[in-house]
Amino acid sequence: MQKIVTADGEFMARYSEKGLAELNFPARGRARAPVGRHRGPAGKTSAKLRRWERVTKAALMSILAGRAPEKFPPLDLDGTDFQIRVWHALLKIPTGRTKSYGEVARAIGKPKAVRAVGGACGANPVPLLIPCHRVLAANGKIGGYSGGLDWKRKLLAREGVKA
DNA sequence: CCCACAAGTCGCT
DNA sequence: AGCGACTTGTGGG
Repeated sequence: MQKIVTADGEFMARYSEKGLAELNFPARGRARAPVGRHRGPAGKTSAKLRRWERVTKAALMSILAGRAPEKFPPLDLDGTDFQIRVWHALLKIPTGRTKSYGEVARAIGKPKAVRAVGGACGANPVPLLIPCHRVLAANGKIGGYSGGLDWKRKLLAREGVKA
């Protein structure tokens, strides 16, 4: 687990052999679950990994500033087929734009799976890079957010979205 | 197996 | 304008 220090707190990133596998919001308040220190494959902290870390941090900083990242690190998404599809659809939402859960559901060809889309968003292992925060309820309301609604509002505000 | 959920639409009052 | 039922995928009792 690598710390990524930003003005908004310390994010935690976890990488697999294939790319960024997980990103966590700053642990507020109480100490974080130990989860054991995650040593990469012993020995070489490959140049690959360091490159990912650099790109990830840059991308994160951009998003926190309300701008579109220039580059994305490779993502190693672990989830069900349905979830992967949802996450991919989310990646296509441009900065400063929003979609409703219903639109996302239609985008993946399952217009009635609206509710399931919400679940998939909550299961998103890489928030911010996969912009769950740009998904609003159909009536333009804020909806929910796994990282806390304050985060969702803050991020949208920085992107210039008026909810 | 039944329930809840970051939803949405339809039908009925 | 509000309420109930049905819809899908997933995780927990």
